[in-house]
Amino acid sequence: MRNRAKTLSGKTVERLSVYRRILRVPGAVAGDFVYSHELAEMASGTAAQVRRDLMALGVAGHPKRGYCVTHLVDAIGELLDDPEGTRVILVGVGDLGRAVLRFVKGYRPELKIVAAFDKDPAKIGRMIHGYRCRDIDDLESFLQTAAVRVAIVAVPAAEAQGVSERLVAAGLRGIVNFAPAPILVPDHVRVERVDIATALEKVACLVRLSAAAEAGSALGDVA
Amino acid sequence: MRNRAKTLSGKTVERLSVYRRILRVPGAVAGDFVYSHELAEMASGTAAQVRRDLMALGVAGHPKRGYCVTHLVDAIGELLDDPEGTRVILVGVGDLGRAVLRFVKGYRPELKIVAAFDKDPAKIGRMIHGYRCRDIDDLESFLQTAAVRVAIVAVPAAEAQGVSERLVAAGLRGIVNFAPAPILVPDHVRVERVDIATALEKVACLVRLSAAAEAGSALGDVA
DNA sequence: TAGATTGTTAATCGATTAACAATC
DNA sequence: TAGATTGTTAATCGATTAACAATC
Repeated sequence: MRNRAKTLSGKTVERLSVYRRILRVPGAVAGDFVYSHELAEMASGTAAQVRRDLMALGVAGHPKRGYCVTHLVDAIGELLDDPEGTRVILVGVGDLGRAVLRFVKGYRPELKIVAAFDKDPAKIGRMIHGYRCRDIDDLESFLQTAAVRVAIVAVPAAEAQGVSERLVAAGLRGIVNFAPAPILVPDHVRVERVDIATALEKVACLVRLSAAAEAGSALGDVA
Repeated sequence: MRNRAKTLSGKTVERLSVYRRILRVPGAVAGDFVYSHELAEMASGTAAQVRRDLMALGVAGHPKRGYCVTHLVDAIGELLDDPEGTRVILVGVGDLGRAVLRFVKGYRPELKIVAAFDKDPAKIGRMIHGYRCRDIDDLESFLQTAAVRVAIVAVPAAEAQGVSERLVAAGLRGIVNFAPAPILVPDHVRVERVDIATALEKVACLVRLSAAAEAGSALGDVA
């Protein structure tokens, strides 16, 4: 059981998260079972990859019938979800932070945002999307008593590094970084970047390059 | 020049976007030049990778001096930015959509959001963050006359696929998908997922697994 | 020069895909 | 059975890292 952690790459964890979300959609699957190739199609992957991921997860399928959906969803939940609920804090209650609050409430209610911090005096003390905004100066004292290992950082780029250092110093082990700037943390801290700026630039760039390539190869097409 | 497109992987494009953002921060680099190992440290990469990326970009450095920062920033801009400005539309003006609007205005003003659409009658016609919200029913007619190739999808999960199909049918070539659901599109359409739910689950899961591994190794094999 | 860095090729690593015996 | 699918190993692919001659 424990050695599962060794064989589970970050990419597999990501895909398992996606599989679960797909399988939870009512009516996504016709019967109670799903074939690897069906799940693959819905997740834009390959059947072999799905089978490998599920093997790493430790779930067995049935030749001819496929994988039991409820069993699968439960197994992924056992891996991804903390049985005691995942407690996280949010730092930065700007538009992005508020969107994250709303998003979590709507899509991931099992994720408990136990506190939200900002440095703007106009926000401190106010209720935002059902959460009371706290003073960022109280971050350390709050973390001394609260059992939290993961933080969401949604502050401006210039403040991301400083905030992260405070979080690391306070003992946090995971950061989801929405700020459009990379942060440097010790090896034992997990950082996941959600990089909106890069995603936008990447798509725009690749679309432009492929359009240019087409124009080039078709030569006379648009000239 | 044109064959650059072939050697540029998506990952390289992503990193180049990050490099530029780092280099644009005032005072990030001491002088006018930067060494590959310096840039690597700031981007949490390796010097060899930086040199490889810049080689793919087609920028030459100088032994002993390193790479000229302004030259580098310009070269990355030539690759990433459309000289005529990148025109995109936004579909879905909920919290997430609004956060994206605000984000783009603050961090990527060169990205032109030419229209924002929603299906909520309460939003249609209103100004949101400086953009007038249009009726989603007018999507096709708008796209017939507007030169847009990229869309940002920030609608609820259940609507992402339907909206994407309309965008593809209207001729769009790139989609940045913020909805917590995978979308299926033809091969010629570029999709970049920004998956907040998965990022949160991944970090929480990996932190939990590594904490369990530590506890396990500290106490002996099985806890 | 001596020392440090670039540009680039070769080696390594990890992740994906293909293949196929086992299974129902 | 015949046919389709799983579980798993081997082959492939791509991306990262190491190494080092060329350069200043």
